Amino acid sequence: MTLNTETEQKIVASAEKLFYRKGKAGTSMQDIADDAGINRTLLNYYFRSKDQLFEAVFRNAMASFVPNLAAMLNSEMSFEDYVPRMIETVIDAMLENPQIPIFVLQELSSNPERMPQIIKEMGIDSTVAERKMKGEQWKELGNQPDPRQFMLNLLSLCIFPFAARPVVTEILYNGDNDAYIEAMKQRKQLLPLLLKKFMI
Amino acid sequence: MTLNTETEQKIVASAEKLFYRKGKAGTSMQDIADDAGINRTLLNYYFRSKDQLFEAVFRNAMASFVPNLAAMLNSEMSFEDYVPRMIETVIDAMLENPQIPIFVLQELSSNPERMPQIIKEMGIDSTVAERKMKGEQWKELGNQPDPRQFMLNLLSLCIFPFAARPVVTEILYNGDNDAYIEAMKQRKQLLPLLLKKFMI
DNA sequence: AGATAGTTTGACAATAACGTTAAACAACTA
DNA sequence: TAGTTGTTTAACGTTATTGTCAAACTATCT
Repeated sequence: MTLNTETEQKIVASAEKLFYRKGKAGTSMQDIADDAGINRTLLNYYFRSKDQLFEAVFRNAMASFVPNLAAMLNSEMSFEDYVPRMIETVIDAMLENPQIPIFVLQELSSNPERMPQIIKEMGIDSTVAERKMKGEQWKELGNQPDPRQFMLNLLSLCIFPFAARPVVTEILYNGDNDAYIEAMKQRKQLLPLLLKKFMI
Repeated sequence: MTLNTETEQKIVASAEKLFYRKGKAGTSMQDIADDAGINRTLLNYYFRSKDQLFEAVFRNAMASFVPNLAAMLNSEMSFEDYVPRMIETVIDAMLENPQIPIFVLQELSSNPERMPQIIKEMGIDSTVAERKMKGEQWKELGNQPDPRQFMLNLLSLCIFPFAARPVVTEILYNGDNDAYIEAMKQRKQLLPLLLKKFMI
């Protein structure tokens, strides 16, 4: 079995699309096969079982944004310089794949016991993170009581608007999708300004 | 059929517990019946079908926090007074039922076409919201470019930390659940201070 | 006691889903 | 051409899941 055949790519593309929207249990192997326009048995041929196919998709999704997070936590960069860059990277990633946050959060909420192993596999050493957060590069925060709260605020402001996309679009932007997207892009400039205020 | 029999309550309780964690497709009627310690057929006796049982749970979940939102959007209160109260209310609601946000967001992400009707049923008139947000009570925002962004920030900071609970607990608090809960409670005081900075 | 309304149960039928297998097919190689 | 490897297909068996139905049970009222 050679990797990355055309059919294999079609399978992954359709699996992502459907798993993202309907979740693992809400998506059948037949659904994926139909969407990809191939025979269902091929899914088992390339990915042994539904579980393994899902795992592939899930790890893919995690890998699409965890490195950014890890890079920030581990980076030696000046904090003030790094935050805006981090924000832009994360928001751009979300704009490309708006469904990922809710997909990942739902899976982790279903199976929180997977967290510890996932963290290790993704190369996040939480002790490193903690040490960095307490280190000198955080001095700029001034009287900010807890650097963890700062991190939490940063992630909340970046990610939640995408996780809540349908609600936000409908309630705040009257269902106007373009207006929603435009607002998300604006946040790339807006958030660094706001977060700077947190540091004073 | 009298409402609110003991069995009916047991059904709803178990259904909430399981739907919240595993979603609609991930939970079988048998799972719910087992958890409630009753015969599966009773689920159909009281709630006709799985769809209707899920609908009951979903509407319950929505009703547990939408009124707060609507109240804020429609309230005549002084904005500066209301924000802290709003924050405390929302966070308290989340502390009671931390699983609700991810559950609701996942369902709305699966079926975004339901949003318009849901909004109407929940009594949110988005035109009213928009009008209020542009009204004079928002003047305090000063040079804040878009009141919608402010709302989005407020909700993000309140809700996301709960939607991302497993990740946050594991990465930021080394898996220490008590520390996580404590941090969430702290946010009831922290967030009003931060949001006040947005208004300047 | 006996009828009646409401509740609970076990059994059934229909469908959907998953994974396996053996056969068909394609393309390349000796 | 014949053979080998890798890919695709249809068919099958098994299990899970859902909703219905009629029978059993309970309690209450006459």
